[in-house]
Amino acid sequence: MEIQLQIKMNEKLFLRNPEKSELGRKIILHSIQLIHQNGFEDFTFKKLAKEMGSTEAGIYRYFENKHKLLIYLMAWYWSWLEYQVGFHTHNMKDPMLKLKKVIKLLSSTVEDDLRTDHIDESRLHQIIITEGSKTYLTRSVSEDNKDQLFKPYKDLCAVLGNMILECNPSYKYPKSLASTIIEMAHLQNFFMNNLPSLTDFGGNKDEAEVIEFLEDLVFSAISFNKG
Amino acid sequence: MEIQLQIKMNEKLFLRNPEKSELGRKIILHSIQLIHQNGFEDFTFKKLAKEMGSTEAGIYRYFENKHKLLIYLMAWYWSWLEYQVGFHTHNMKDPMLKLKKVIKLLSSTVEDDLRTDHIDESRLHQIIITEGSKTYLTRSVSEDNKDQLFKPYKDLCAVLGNMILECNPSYKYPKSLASTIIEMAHLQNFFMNNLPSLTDFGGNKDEAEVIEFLEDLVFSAISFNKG
DNA sequence: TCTTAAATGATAGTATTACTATCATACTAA
DNA sequence: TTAGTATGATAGTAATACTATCATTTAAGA
Repeated sequence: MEIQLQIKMNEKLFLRNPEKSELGRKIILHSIQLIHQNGFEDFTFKKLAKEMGSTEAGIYRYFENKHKLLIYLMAWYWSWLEYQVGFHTHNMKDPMLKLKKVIKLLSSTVEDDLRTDHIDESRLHQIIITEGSKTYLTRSVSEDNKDQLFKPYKDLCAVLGNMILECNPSYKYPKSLASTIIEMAHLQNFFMNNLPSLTDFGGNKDEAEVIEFLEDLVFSAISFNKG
Repeated sequence: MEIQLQIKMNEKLFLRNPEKSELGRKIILHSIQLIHQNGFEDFTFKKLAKEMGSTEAGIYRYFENKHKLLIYLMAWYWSWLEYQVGFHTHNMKDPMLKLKKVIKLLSSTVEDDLRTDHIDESRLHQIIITEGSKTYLTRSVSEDNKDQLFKPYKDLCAVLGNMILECNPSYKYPKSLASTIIEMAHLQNFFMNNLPSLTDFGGNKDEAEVIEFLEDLVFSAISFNKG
């Protein structure tokens, strides 16, 4: 039995749906490879075209520009992760355990999901760590936000926020704590590997320690026994 | 009495020290204005030259490229803020109060420091919120880090980390908590103003609430009464 | 004060980036 | 069968990110 996983994406993310054609899927496949390899700054549609054996013009028929492509990857990743979260916390009763699960999913090295041919989730995860915040730290945030381009990210944040409220309905900052967890899961990982003195994990560079830090942070914050 | 404030900057941040000449100071002054106005992506040395009434070549004699200039601004800002922290926590005994002071300094709208002619700290603060993380989220982090370009940021983080340890010497993640506070002071502010559903402050858009959130987060984490 | 080096201004030039446009061809859905 | 749609191939443009050269102005030291 071979199962394929398809994620429905917001139409405003692209000019032509890349999932719907061979060329489109190749664009996604190779852009993940290239951005992972040399970073988003170095990435151009010309290089991508060369790598794919296609032409620049062909890529512009799918994506307005490389920024939109990055937002597409970001949106795809967070949609996929929300699906993972739903799957792995399904049937869990204890909201604390659910929260722990999410923290783990956010902080752990991702394995390639074989149900998605053209997307290497492991590399995509690395890309999101380094480039993710560049999608919204721009002059066009508000406009992009109006087009709902960040919806998957915001949805996951809402899911997390609700879990936090399940744990402690009187906690005052569920959404901010949720976005803090999501951002820090990535940023502490980045710091650990690149600016280790900004973390306490420079020695072992073990993502398990990031998870412990985040769990400690979250459960302290929402604990009833605060004094 | 007129007091001028000078911050000694790492030599690797520039080709020629911009503090030492009229042209150099104009570069800093106008680059802050331009980046604040249209964002870092839109900012070019050509536009800067035009704005200043100088030439592109002239600017390249001071800074290798616009990325280095951004790192310079970032380094300057964190050096200045560490100075502010030292000044405002001087003679404070209670480490909890010191921590609160730092959180407030990090999260509050900054006023222009009149002792620095060519730098508008208020605008610079806004720039750091939106563009700051772009200085290190690059392929050249490690290299730039070897050149000590992020030292002021790391120094402030260390100061904060030590305050955390003063409050609770057995807390396990002082550095990671410190970098979390610094990053979140800015990011929650950015979210509040641009992607409010990622925060709990979308209604009032009041930075005082960001401060409350961070204080609650920090003092929960380092509290002895955890259960 | 003279001399010399350093800083600036003015101008030009190159490779790359970020697109847009056009036209031919291949493919595919009614 | 044909009429649209997707792709390929090629060309072209404006802007970006530099580098180089040379004349002139300014500043610093003997």
